[in-house]
Parts: sequence; structure tokens; C-alpha cells
Amino acid sequence: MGRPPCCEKGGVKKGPWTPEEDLVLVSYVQDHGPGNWRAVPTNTGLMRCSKSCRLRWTNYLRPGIKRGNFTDQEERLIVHLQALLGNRWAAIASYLPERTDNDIKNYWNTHLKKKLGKAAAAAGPGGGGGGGGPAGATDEAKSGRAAAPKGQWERRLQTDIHTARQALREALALDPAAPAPALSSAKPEPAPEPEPLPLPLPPPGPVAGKAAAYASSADNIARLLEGWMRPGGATKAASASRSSASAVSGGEGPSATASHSATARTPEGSTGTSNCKAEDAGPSFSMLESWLLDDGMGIGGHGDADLMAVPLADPCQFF
DNA sequence: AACACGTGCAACCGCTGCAAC
DNA sequence: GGTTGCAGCGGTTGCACGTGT
Repeated sequence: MGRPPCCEKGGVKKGPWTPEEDLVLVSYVQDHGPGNWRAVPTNTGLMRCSKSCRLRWTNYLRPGIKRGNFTDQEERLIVHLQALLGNRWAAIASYLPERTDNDIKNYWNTHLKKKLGKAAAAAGPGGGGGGGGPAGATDEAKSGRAAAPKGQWERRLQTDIHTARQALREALALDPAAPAPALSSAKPEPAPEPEPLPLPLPPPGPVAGKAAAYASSADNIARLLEGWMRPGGATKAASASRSSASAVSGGEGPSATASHSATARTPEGSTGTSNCKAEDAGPSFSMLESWLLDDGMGIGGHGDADLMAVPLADPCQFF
């Protein structure tokens, strides 16, 4: 009941994080692993509230985050998932392991919403009809606010699965020109991906300028993380963080996720969908079909990967 | 060159559900 | 069984930067 905000006490610093603070936080997580955020400020001496620490970590410092330019494939996937799930950004983010829910949310609010709005306007009133336009789904989602910590949203997703499948079927029905299957029957095995682990470096491109002031420090953090993520320098935290790192690089298996991911918190603990880099995920109509038809496929299983590869039938029309 | 406006991102706030006591 | 505390989620805001006039 009316619980006071966690950061009510004075002396709590707000505003942008400094590189020094980032380093402190990173090295703390390096030692202790993500989680127990309550203890972070006291143990590190950071004048930040636990929430702020967690947020900073999950949205910025966590290894494996891809920043900047969303690919077309990612964009479509987001639109599609948003239509299916509503504004459950954490759930959506779990399908895009390299993206944070905050990023996706921002991208949706700043780019996609506009795009879809324009498209809808162009289509005229009632125009979005078929594809189960995002609007309806959004409202639905709003009414049933996700607010589902840990694995709860998964359960919720499962309850919604029927609706989702229906929406997909409709979408498919409206898109006879769906791209030919590239991956047909074969499930996308977590393909080994030798790609170096992404680091929380300043975003490339237009944003880089903004981040420039931060860049040098980010480099430091990156170096720190580099050592951290190297197999040799393994602490328990390392395994925790590597869960996310591995999630990006091909997945090292459940053990990696164990420490942190009792929670289903998205990108970090997220299932090994990772190697489904959007760019790699070729259009796969039949994968979508199998996702639709395979009722046994649970969220969080390989279904994630499959869905990741699902070409968005409908939203294509918006772009 | 200076100013105004628009855009994008990072961070904060409030709410919710779960777990521990 | 009830209460309290914590972690997590989604919405919203503020600031910095970019672009146009």
C-alpha cells in the first residue's frame, strides 16, 4: 500500500550517469553479478538508487547491447510483435536480445508510431483493417497492462497465444505475396557465430556525436568489459553476464543464464534467441507457419528463434 | 551566424506482482 | 493470512543535438 518511493531519501543523485559511475557499477556487477540491486548503492558507494542502477545496467552497460540504427528486419519484427503483444516492451525485447525494452519503446514512440500513423492516414479511415492494426492491439494491451515481472509475462503470452495466432493467420491471409521460405523446415539451430561480443560502445552514426563526450569513457568501460567477458577472467558474475553475451553470440546454454535469470527479464536473461540476428534472419514463411501450427511450441523455447525469423507480413505495407 | 523548432535518447516516476517475513 | 520490501515494467519527461529558416 502506499509504499514510499525507493529513492525518497535525500542524497540520491539523479540525472545523467558519469563515466566514473558507470565504471563503478560495471565493476560491481562484474564481481557480484546483476541482481540484488538494492545492495548496489550501499556496496558501491554510488549515490544512486537501486532502480537507477538496474536501469543503467540493463539499458546501457550490459554487454551485448546493440545500439543505434534498427534494421529493417528489426523494425518489422517490432511492429509485428507490437501488434501481437501490445506495449509489452519487455516481452518484445525478449525477441530482440540485442535491444533493450527502453530502446524499443523509444524507437516505437519516435519512429514507428509516426510511420504507422502516416500509413494509417494514407490508408484512410478504417484503412488498417485487416492486419490487425497495432492500434487495436495496443488498446487491448493497455487494458490488460502487462506489468508482469519475472516470467509472468510469458504466462500471459501463453494465454494470449491464441489471439496472437489468430492475428498472425489474418496477417498471413492478407499477404499472399509473403516472401518465399528460405529456411523451410529446418529449425534455425543456434548457429555458431564467431562474431566478437558486442560492447556497450557509443552508438555509431548520427547519435555518435551526442555520445562523443562520453566516448572516451565508454571505451574504458568497454575495455573493462572486454577483460571481463574473456573466458579466462571468469567470476560468477562473468558467467552471469556471459549469459547475455552468449545469448548474442550463440548461446552457451542454460547454465549461463542460471544466475541471473530466474527472472525472465528480457534481454539479459532472455532465451537464446540471439543468434537470430535480424539481419541474418531471412524471411521464412514456413517458419511462421510452423509457429502458428505448432501449438506445443512454448514461448521462450525455440519458438522465439522461429518468430524472430518470421517476416512480418502485414507491416510491410506500412513501409 | 543566430535563432527556433523538431527529434532522439537517457533517465525518472509511479504502479504492479511476487516473495519473504 | 496479512504485511512489507524488492524487482521489474511501461509511461512520461527533460535535455542535448540536429536541422531548417
